[in-house]
Amino acid sequence: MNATDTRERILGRMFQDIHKNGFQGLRADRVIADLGITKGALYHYFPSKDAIGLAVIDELIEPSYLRFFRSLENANEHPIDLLQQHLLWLADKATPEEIHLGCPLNNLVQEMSPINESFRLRLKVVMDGMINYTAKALEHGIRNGQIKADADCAAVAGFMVAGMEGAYGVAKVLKSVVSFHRNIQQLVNYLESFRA
Amino acid sequence: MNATDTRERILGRMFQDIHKNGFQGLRADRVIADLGITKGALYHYFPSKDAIGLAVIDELIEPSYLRFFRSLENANEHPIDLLQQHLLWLADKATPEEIHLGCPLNNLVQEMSPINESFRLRLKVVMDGMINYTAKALEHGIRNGQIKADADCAAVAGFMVAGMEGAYGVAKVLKSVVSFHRNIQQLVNYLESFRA
DNA sequence: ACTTGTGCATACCAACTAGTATGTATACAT
DNA sequence: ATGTATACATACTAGTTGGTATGCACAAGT
Repeated sequence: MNATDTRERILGRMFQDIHKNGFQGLRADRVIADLGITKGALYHYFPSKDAIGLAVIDELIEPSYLRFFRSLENANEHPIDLLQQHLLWLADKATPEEIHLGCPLNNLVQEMSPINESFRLRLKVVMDGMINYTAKALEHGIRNGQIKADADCAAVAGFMVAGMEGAYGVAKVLKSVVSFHRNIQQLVNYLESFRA
Repeated sequence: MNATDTRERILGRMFQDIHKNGFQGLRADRVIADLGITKGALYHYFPSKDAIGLAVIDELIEPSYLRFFRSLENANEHPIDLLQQHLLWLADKATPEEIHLGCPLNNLVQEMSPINESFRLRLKVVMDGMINYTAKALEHGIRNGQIKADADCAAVAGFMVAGMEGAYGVAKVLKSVVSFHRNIQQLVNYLESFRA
């Protein structure tokens, strides 16, 4: 068995368990039993439970969330087109199961921000990244005459991200994909109003 | 010592602890030590930990969140005025500590919805109430000619609530009252666009 | 061949945590 | 006065949980 494979298998299942039960609800015993491995393997790769959570953020959540937003920097298309496409893609791919479990980033933010500063700072990096890359893309759009010159890019970017997380959160408790679609559409409309 | 006093003291502290640590992070021992009481008192009033959480939702969270939205039914003022005033009031009263701890309703939604159906159903009642009372007020506003006739009231109401929760969530991880104020202001602007 | 480090498995533990069993002082009804 | 329900306090337990100590198979370097 390849070593990195085992580490990534552990991390993947931990992510799933955290996604459903939260970090405080994560039971390492449950996960290793599920994987058919033992504590020896687990603590060979991770020194503590906290380290598992932080690795999940750094190695799984951060890359998957920032991939799109980083790509905005080198894109040539209209930034509002790109953002709207991304939102509609999120809405399109969302299954009822995913909606019920919620946004992994948002879940960890709500649970861990007040009780663990290490978690908060890493989650903040992700959230800041989403907002700042979006704001930069919008400012670039202003210089290109694609976006209204008086748009407050930082405010619009922040609101888009907040709207996304809010859409996930409400849909989660309502168990309603329809609610998610509706709110994403409202966000798309909101963005449309800043087109030059 | 009055009996209802003790029960409400317990409930109040439990709410505080849940607000900070989440329901899974709630430690009954910690709370009763803090209150200077013992397990005898606690389990005299509540049969289980779950019952504590549900009582916090029913008796503390639900009334405080729905008070304003219920009041919309009998109000005569412009519904958009009332909603905007409420949003700005939330922004105005928010202290850095509250922002850091997040919205109690949103916190519980994110943590408990996927793992405890009793919690989810009660939280859904609150969220549904906020959305539906708002939608009704907007529809009433259409009939009064105060709101654009083509407004999708259910969608607007849902988005306003999602936007509120999103604003709380983002501000929580950023530890930023400024971010909260900004996003609330964006929501106020959003609502303004539906005025007739 | 022999050492050394890696990749685990097994067995165990200390601390915690929700929950219980029991006792008791006080108020209140009869 | 006396039974009874209320409002707790004390002491205890069973189960869980993160974490550790130890051992060992195997691959790799020398």
